[in-house]
Amino acid sequence: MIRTRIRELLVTTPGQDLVQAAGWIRTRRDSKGGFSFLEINDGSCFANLQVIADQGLANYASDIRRLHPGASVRVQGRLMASAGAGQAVELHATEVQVLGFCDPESYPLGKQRIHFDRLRELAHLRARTNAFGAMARVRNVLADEIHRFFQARDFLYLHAPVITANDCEGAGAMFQVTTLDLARVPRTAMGAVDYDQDFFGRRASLTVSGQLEGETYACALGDIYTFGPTFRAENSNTRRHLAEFWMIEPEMAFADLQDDAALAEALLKHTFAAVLRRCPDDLAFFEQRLQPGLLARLERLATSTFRTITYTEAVELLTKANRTFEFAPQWGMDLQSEHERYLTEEVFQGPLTVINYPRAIKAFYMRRNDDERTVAAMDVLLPEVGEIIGGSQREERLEVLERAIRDRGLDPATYNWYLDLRRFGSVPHAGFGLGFERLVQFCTGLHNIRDAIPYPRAPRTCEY
RNA sequence: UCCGGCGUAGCGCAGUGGUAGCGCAGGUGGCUGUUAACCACUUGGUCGCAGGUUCGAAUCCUGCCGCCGGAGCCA
Repeated sequence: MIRTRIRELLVTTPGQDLVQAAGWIRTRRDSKGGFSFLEINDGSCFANLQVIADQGLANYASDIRRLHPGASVRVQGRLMASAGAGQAVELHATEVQVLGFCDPESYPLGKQRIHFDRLRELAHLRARTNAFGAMARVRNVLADEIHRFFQARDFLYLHAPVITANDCEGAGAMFQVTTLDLARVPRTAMGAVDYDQDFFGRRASLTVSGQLEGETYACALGDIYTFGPTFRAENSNTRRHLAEFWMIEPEMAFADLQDDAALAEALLKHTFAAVLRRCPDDLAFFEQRLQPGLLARLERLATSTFRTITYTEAVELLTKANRTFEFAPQWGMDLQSEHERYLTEEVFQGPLTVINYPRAIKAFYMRRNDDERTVAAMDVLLPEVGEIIGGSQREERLEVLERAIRDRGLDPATYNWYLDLRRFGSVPHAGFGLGFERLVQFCTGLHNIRDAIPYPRAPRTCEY
């Protein structure tokens, strides 16, 4: 007999047919009436299946009374309407097969509540908790819906390389990839590391962004998106940063900043609506245990219109704000976290798109605006989470782009292939990067981004 | 990396110089179509590590390690 997922059993009409469920024990309650209640969870949904295991079962005393949270079982029986409150149906077992016992003395997860901090030290077991089961299901739905969103709009899913030789992509520190023997690094005559002897014959790193590669395909196929792992070797120790995270980077040819912002808004609203529709039980858990108001906020945002202001307007709002900031807002300085939070959490109380940032504080590839002072950049800011999307219209004018590279002390020769896009049939194009874990964070209310990914990588954190 | 906080039983915590405690979990017994079950009894600790002050340190001092929060970097 094939096992049926609990998600399906819970909405099945009671009947005389034998069905089979399999999963892990969450709790066992014994009745002196001569039977036990087993609650089992198989990860297919948030809810558990209540199993009635009667003393008439051959292994009742020998096995069933020894079941503890974490033990794995396969149960055969008949679905009946439940006499108790809390569940519509329950499984009256005709056979309970114990697949693996779980010693309660040494098993770290019991019935008691465990803090997220502690669970990070149990990354291999935390998937068995309510919170991480819910996180994993929400994460899965969000990933699926991102693909659905883009595929429905005829965006091509592009697999950007994970290993790259672009060591100056504008973003932060990179993880080096090498097969050299670090105990005996080969040197050139000048004493430098001889990368000619390395695997790729040159210095290589893990990607910090698929954008440049994305642009090359957008400038051939029109609309593309990437969705893959991204690596930043920054020594960031915050609840919003990971050393390894997943990023979605759409790139559209024949598009400007307004098209870019519209796409970002549509994508976010699509994911909010989808997760509300597909993960009601998981979100209800997060609403109840982590963040009251989560559901109402997602529902509101799914149908709202995002506000857009320019960077200059943002600075004006901050300057006029009836409060003091640790860092006084000033045109030309990047917005501080406290500024972004004030704008999203107090002024607009919702998502906010800020466009047209000062040239000097943004990357070289962003398109220079006619005012010469700003570039066609945008950040989408969310309450609590902060910057979830960063994007821009790309500079398509060869001379302007070359000058921007030189202005930053970079060598245009390094970007030769990138500049080729502007030499040969250049077109206006735009795109952005969406931090996937920050989206998961926002949709779940999880406080720390390290709980929004199965195995977080961060400074000094790579045990599992 | 900087600033702040915290490391005491498997987990969550109290204990601010004088014999290490509580709740939960676990075990045993009782009770019950139960559902964070309940009641009684009970097992369990090198107080993060190293040094120092003191008759005496979980407690005070110094250093180190780890974790969390805030900041910076950004998605």
